[in-house]
Amino acid sequence: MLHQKIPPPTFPLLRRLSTTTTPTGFSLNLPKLEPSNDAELITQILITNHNPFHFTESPLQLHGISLSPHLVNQTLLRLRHNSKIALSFFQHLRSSPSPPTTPTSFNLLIDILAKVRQFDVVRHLISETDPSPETFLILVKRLIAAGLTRQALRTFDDAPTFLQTPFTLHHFAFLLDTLCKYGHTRLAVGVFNERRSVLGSDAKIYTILIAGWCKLRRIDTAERLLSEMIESGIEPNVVTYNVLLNGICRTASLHPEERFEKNVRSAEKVFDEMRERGIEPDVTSFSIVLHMYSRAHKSELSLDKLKLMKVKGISPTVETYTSVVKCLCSCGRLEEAEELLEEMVGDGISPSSATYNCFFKEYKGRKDVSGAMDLYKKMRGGLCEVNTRTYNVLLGAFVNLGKMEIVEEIWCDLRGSVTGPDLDSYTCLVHGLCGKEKWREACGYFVEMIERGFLPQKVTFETLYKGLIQSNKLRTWRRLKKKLDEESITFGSEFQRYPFQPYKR
DNA sequence: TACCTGTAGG
Repeated sequence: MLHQKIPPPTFPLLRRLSTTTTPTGFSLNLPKLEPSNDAELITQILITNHNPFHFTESPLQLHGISLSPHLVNQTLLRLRHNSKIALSFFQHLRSSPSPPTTPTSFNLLIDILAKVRQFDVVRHLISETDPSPETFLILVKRLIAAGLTRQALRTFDDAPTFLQTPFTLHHFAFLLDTLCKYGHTRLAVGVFNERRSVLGSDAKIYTILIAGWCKLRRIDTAERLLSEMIESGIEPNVVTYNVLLNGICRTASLHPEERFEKNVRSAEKVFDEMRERGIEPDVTSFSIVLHMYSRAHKSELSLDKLKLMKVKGISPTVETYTSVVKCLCSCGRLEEAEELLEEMVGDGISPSSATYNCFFKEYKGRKDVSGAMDLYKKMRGGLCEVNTRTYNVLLGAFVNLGKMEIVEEIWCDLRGSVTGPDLDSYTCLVHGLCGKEKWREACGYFVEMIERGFLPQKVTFETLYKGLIQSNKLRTWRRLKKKLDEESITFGSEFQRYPFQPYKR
C-alpha cells in the first residue's frame, strides 16, 4: 500500500498548524454551525480563508460533518499548488472505511502530481487503481508539457493494455492537440502521417494541426495543410477557417500602416474563401478580426465590422461588444463607447465587468478620479458585479495617482468582496505603500499575503528589502525575515550572500 | 477529455 510509504508532510505551514492546541484556531467569525446542511458553506469559508488541510480533521469532523465527493474535489483544487499535502490528503481519505474519493478526484490528484513531475508516483498510483482513458490523457498531457514527448507517446501506446476500452479517434485528436499546443507541431504531423491509415482522419484533426502551424507562425505551412486537407476530400468547417484567421490576425504586425493593411487584406481573403465554400463566418470569426482592430486602435474599422456582422444577422456577444468598447476607449472616444453600451443593453446584452474595466483604464490614463469613482459607485450600487480584476485596475490607478486614502477605501471593499484580494491586488498595494515609503504597513501586507498563500514576486521583496534597509527599519526587517524563514521562502541567492547591513544615511 | 475569440499589460 502506497499510503504507508508516503511520509507525513513536512511543510512548515502545515507543521505549525498541526501543533496548534485548538484544532480550529480561526480568527474569522464563522456562521453558526449546523452539522446537517451547512457543510458546503463552512467548507467554502475555510477553503477561501485557510489552508484547507486544516479543516479535514478538525472543524468538520468536530461537528459531525463528513466530506462529500464534491468537497474532496474542491479541496484538491485548492491544494493544487501543494502536491505533497494533496497526496497525503488523498491517501488519508482513501484509508478511511468508506472513502469519499471518486475517479474524478483521483484524476485531479494525478494532474497535481504530474504537474510537478512526480511521474513515478503517478505511475505507481495508476498501477494500483483502475484508471480510465482520461487518467492516461492527463499523464500524457503533463509529460508533453514537461518536454518528455517520447515518454508521452509511449504512455499513449501502452495505455490500452490497462484499459477495458481502447482509445478512439477522439483520444488521438487530444494527443495531437496537446503536442501542437506545446509547440511540437512537426512531431504531431509525423505521428499523424504514421497512423492515419489505421486511425483515420477528420476535419477536427486537420484543424488541430493547422492550429499547430499557426501557433508557430508558420501561416504558409498551415495554408498548405489546408489545401492538402481539401485534396484528400475532407471539407474544412468554420472552425478550421477561424483557426487560420486567428493565425493571420494574431501574428499580424500592426504599426507600419502598409503591413497592417496587408494583414487586413489577407484576413478578408479568408472570409471570401469561406463564402466561396459555402461556409458563413460566425461570431468567432468576427471577434477575431475585431480583436485585431482593437489592438491596432482602429475604431472606425471596428465599428464598421460590428455593423456589418449585425447586418449579416450574427448576434454579437458581450465579448464582441467589449472588444469594440475597448477599442473606442483606447482611442479616447468615451462618449461613443457609452453610446455603444446603451446599444448593447438595447440588444439585451448586459455589459460585464470586463466591459467596464475598459472605461476604468481610460480614466486611469486621464487621471480622472471622479469619473472612475462615479462609475465604481454605480457598479457597487448594483449596475454590475465588481470582481477582483476591477478592484485591481482601480487600485493600480489610485496607487499611480498617489491617492492612498481612496486606495484604502477600495481595499476595504475588496476585502469584503466574494473573491477577496489576489496576488495582483497585494502586489499592487505593497508597491503603492513602498512608493509612499510606508514601510511598516507594506511589510504587514507582505506578511499577510504570504499567510494567505500568495507567493510574492521577487521584485516586491526587493523593493521592500531596499526600503527597509535604507530607512533603517531593523525590527521590521527581522519580522519579515522570520516569516520568510518559517515558510521556507527564498528569493534568489543574492540576498543570502550579503549579511544584513543597515545603510547609514 | 478544450479544434477557434475574450483578461491585463508589457
